[in-house]
Amino acid sequence: MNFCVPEKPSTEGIETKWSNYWKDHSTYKFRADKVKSREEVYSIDTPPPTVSGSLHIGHVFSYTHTDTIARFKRLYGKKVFYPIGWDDNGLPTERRVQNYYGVKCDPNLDYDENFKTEDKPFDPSVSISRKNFIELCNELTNSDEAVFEELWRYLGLSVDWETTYSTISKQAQMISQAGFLSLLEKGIVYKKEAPTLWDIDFQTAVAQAEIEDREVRSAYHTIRFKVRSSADNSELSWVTIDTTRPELLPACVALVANPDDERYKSLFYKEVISPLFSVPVKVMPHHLAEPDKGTGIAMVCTFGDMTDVVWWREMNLPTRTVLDKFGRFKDIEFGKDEFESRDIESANSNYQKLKGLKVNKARETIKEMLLKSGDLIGDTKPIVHPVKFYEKGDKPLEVVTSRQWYIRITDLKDELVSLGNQINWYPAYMKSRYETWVMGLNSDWCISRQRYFGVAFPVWYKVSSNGTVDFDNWILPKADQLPVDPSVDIPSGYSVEQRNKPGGFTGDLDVMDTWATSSLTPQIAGKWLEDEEFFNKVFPMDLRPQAHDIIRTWLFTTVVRSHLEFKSLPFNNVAISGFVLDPDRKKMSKSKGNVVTPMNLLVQHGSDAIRYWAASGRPGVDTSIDEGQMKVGRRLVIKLLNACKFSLDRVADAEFLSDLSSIENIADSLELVSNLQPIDISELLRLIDVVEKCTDAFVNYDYSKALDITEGFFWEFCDDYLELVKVRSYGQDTTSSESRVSAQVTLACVVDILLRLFAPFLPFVTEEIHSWYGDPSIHLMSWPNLENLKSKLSNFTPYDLMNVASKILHIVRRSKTEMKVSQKSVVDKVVIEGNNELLDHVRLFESDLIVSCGIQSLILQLNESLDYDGFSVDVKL
RNA sequence: GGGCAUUUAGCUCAGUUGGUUAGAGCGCAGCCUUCACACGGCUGAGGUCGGAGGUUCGAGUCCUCUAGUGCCCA
Repeated sequence: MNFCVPEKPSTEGIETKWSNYWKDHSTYKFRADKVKSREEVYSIDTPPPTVSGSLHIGHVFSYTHTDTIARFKRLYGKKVFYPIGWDDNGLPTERRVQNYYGVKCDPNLDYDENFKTEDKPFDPSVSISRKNFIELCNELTNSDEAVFEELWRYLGLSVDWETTYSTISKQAQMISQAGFLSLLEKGIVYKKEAPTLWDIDFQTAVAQAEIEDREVRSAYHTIRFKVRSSADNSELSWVTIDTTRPELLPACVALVANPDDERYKSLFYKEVISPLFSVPVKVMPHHLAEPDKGTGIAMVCTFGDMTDVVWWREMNLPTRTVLDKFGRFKDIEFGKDEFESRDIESANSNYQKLKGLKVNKARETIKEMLLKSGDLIGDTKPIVHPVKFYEKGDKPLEVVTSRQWYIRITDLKDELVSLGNQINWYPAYMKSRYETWVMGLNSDWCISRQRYFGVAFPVWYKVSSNGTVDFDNWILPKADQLPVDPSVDIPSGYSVEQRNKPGGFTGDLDVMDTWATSSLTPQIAGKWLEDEEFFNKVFPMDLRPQAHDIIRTWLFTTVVRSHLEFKSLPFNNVAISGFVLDPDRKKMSKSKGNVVTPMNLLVQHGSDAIRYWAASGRPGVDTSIDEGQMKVGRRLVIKLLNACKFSLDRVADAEFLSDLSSIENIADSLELVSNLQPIDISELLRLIDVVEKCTDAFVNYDYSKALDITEGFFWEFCDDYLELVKVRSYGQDTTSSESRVSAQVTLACVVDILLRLFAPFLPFVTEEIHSWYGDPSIHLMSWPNLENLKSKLSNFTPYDLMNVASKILHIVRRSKTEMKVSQKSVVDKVVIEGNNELLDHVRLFESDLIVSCGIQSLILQLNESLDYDGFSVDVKL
């Protein structure tokens, strides 16, 4: 064995040095050809980061958690499949491209092959074709991905860089489309024209998972409807309703009150007449009407919100749509179709004032009209109420009727809950997030989006001879044709000329919800449909690591897709990371401007130090950025460097090394182990205990505990054991060679094992130190298993000698501190008074004690009246 | 409104199945320099565990109520 311990060890440049080494040697490559059975593999369904989003410290935090587990499993003997992907598909990328280049997508334009972007974004923005737009999306995501990869390598993630995937790649498109067709064939996917929540800015449908409630200031407007007495038409009375959306009055199709509400029972099934438009609508009973909300009677419009949709559907009400998908009032005419009116002329003249207006403007206009007509009663009453928004949007969602693709999930709730129970959740309480979400599902999963940069639906429709598109009559590609772009590709049996022509075909222009692709990450990373043998080696995945914010989206949809496709869980274990909060424990967000980018922190403190901070954050717990903790990590790294240098320097000339291929084998050498000094055995027994606890913690995904245990041991090792055996390990004249060898064996063992315990957390410094005496890579060695050593040592010293030694050292140090002298100064006399057993134990390491503390005269004084732990130490300088 | 989590030293957090004087790091204070480590070492002072009640021989640890905080869902 060759030792090459540097004179002045340093962390300078170790990130670059070792990440390049790992890259050049494919250290973390998953070698599927060497895998014989699924059991050997540990596969990780890594979250593909959204590359269009900025890199922030939260990424570093949660990816580090996963990496510690991956590295542990690798050392523990698993063949780790740790791929990484990029989520480059979808709206976030479109927005970034729009802003970055100053362009807009106009699907009506033709492709311009000479189109060039400029250094600065175009201002005003330039309209380009769908194909040009998608090219820019691909271009920008490629450069974004390079930035991500650089950061991840610098951080020391042990992912296999040779198996990256992206959610917009041809392969991901193929799998998304195949998955879609498979569900279509099973009848689980369906297309339906239905009222859907719609973002008027983004011009797209959104799914339940993308919706959030926001508190919005609004006001109740009290509007009166005319009631006709059934007995006598001449007698008029009024019923007043409260609404926050008076502008939807022309879309009113009913009034509704709770069936138990005495105030309105007499009105049920009677007709009332709306103001301004004189539309006759019925008063209906329904349990969803809340008696204590406003006047207790509400107007049902098509559509003000999703409750309106429920009422409309359950009570089979007419449809009077007034808003178009841009959120403007459409051109409609009272007296035609479903737009009944008792006063067609004034209804139309009133509606003329609304036509073309957007919601807010129309609200003001109709308020004025109602005031004028006397139908608005009293003042408006300001309220604050929750309104549904697209999570990325700025305007309230409208309900617009459109044709969308859905995956049937609402009738799967019970199955999905039971699947959740079959997953091991770390921490366990995170399961309730999933359950709450599943039980709260109220609509099927809308997977179509009216956007551009995404996976197309592999569907064409027949165009009938009169030119109308027959949306129920679709044409599908064959499996080997995938992926297809129906806006460019032509279904078999048709020719180019038949596109959009009577008797021909038309392509589905929608793209899939990003989650419809991201929900297939185990299939994409696992090469489903591409390499079945490979797929069977890695699927179902062993681990899904992710943060808690996407349990309802990514985790949920992945479970759904795997269940529907394979009747299998997609993964067996879920490890949830918390969020990173700013130093004031506030959530980081772009709007607050408190987002921290990681690269400068990595450079400043070193990657190992940042990883130390990240790994200190317990599973699932939100953790604030703490530079203090990073500095502690840095200190640990340097301490490790120095303590290992010292220990290895002491060991370097040991003769026993020449008989060993590596330090790793020391623990298995009976000869070396059987000649150990008691105090050394004691230290090794402590180490064995640490290894067991640490392994246990890791097996239970508690990386932060594993780190804590290892770190605690290490500091004690430095403070007490190292100090105690320092002199003996130098091998001066007074020390016997056996006792020196004993110290050397122990030091070598501790260093080597400690490095492997730290390796998942501090991959750079451990690799650096290991390289002084062994071949890289420490990350491909095996996790310490000290069963043999334990059984060999079990007969020697059952006592925790190190504990006694530490206590004595501590007292002596304190005395020196109190006397304000250097720890290196000599003491005249130390008297240890204790019972017989204790004194016997002290004798086992008294020579170490004497030299390490500089004691001139050590006196052991017997006092049988004391407990073992009740010994006293008297120090005289 | 429902759910989940959380409340332990100035700060950030550990405290396993309830068991003797409640732990760590940071910060703070004091002391020590060069033979592993000043990108350091040593030592010390700080809490009675949000509040109230209960179970128990015994509770930070279990139960009930209550207050604060954070998140998720409506």
